[in-house]
Amino acid sequence: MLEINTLRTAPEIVKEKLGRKYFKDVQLVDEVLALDEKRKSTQRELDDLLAQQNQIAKAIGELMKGGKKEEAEKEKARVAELKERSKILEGEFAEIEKNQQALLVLMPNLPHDSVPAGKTPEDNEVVRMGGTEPNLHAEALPHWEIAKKLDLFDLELGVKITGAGFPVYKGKGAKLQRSLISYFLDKAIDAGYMEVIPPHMVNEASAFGTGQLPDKEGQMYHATVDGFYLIPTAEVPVTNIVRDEILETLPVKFCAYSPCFRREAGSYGKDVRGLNRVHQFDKVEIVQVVHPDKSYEVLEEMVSHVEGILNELGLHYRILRLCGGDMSFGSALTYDFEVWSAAQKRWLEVSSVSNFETFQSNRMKTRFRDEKKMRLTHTLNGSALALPRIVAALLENNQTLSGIEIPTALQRYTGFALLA
RNA sequence: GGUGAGGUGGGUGAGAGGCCGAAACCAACAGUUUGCUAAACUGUCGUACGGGUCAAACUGUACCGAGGGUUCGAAUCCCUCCCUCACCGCCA
Repeated sequence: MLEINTLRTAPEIVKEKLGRKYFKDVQLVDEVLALDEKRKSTQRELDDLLAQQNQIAKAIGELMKGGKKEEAEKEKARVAELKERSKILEGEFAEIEKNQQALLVLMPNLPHDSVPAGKTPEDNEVVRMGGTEPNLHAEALPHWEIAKKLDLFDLELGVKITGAGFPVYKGKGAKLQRSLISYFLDKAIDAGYMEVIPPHMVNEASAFGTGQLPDKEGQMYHATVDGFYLIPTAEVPVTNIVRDEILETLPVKFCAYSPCFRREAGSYGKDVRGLNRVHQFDKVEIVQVVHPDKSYEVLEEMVSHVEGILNELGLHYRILRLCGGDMSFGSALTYDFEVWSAAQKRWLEVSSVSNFETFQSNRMKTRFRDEKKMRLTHTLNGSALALPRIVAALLENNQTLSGIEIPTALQRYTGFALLA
């Protein structure tokens, strides 16, 4: 959620930046500001009435003590009048505040100045590439066929148990999964993140805090009886650790493994073959809550962290700086990581690292004391990393005639060097 | 799920219609003392939204789990809900 103060001080800049994110309802800025004025004037009037009432109430106390009953009764009548008006104003004030909040919540975060112009993924800027494109032998297979041959995971079995998009990992496929999780977590812990195991369902307040509600309601599975949402990413429960907190020390660094649940309504075709897009997947997430002056430095640090892992895994990857139109609702700057899927001959997104600046903090009321002044923190998060497409790329890129070669860094976790 | 007890500032915890934004203690912070550390002493020590100001000072309102209600006046009384703890039941 944008800070009202930003709109107040620079409404035209806000509008211009909202435009860069292809946000249509730019006039909301003026509507919010109009409500803001109305809110303030209403509060002034209301506070004044309440102050009078408080004063009279005190006076009545004194009169009663002095035994002056009649005068007290007179004062009571005065209060009754004031109260009638203040009740009305109170209602108005609450209504205005609610409306203002409702509009503010509709506005996406403003893009950072370095965000490239553009609307579609084609406009994303390739920051750099790494690794080398593998040369596959003639009989190279896409990962879903490799998986079938080696019995690593089974999507049809998942259909029986749950439905499409819920893979069942088996044998060495399961072991590989667990190994990647441990490996990613250990990398994060080495980088100073504290591991947490969060709840895999969150309440409405948490889903709102990180920006999933109300914007992405349809993306999440909803356990309606209890009002909980299955987490689409560990970002949600983990970032909400600092909701409603005034932090004494910054930065706060958390990492977490969790399964992620996404409804992915409307996806189809080659996008959803194999592990390309599933409803439940595993991911290790890194989250930082930092001083506002440090957040872009930290963003680069997080990008390097992810990049380091991809290098160790020997994957061919590229880093994209997302354009205004392709960025998520709450992000000010996002880097996406894509790995080359050699058999499918396409790039697969495996990580997204974003700086939300105060967008989430403002919703969560996460603050710290900067020279005695309260300030909102900046929050960042990134996948480090999401498993399914990493697995897809590893299987495809590392296939040889004798089997799938496991990257050296992973072997101490898997206990095997070749999947065959 | 049942019964009982509770939810008060960073923590412990008092307050039981007006003197309460709330005692006291601890923690934290600043200072004094000290060769250093410790101790002792002094002071500061909630948040939000307004007003005010260059900025402060200062000032209004609200907030004692959440939402309603009673009352001139509610942390305090009443109702509903949520949560925590204890015991019982069920159970990995």
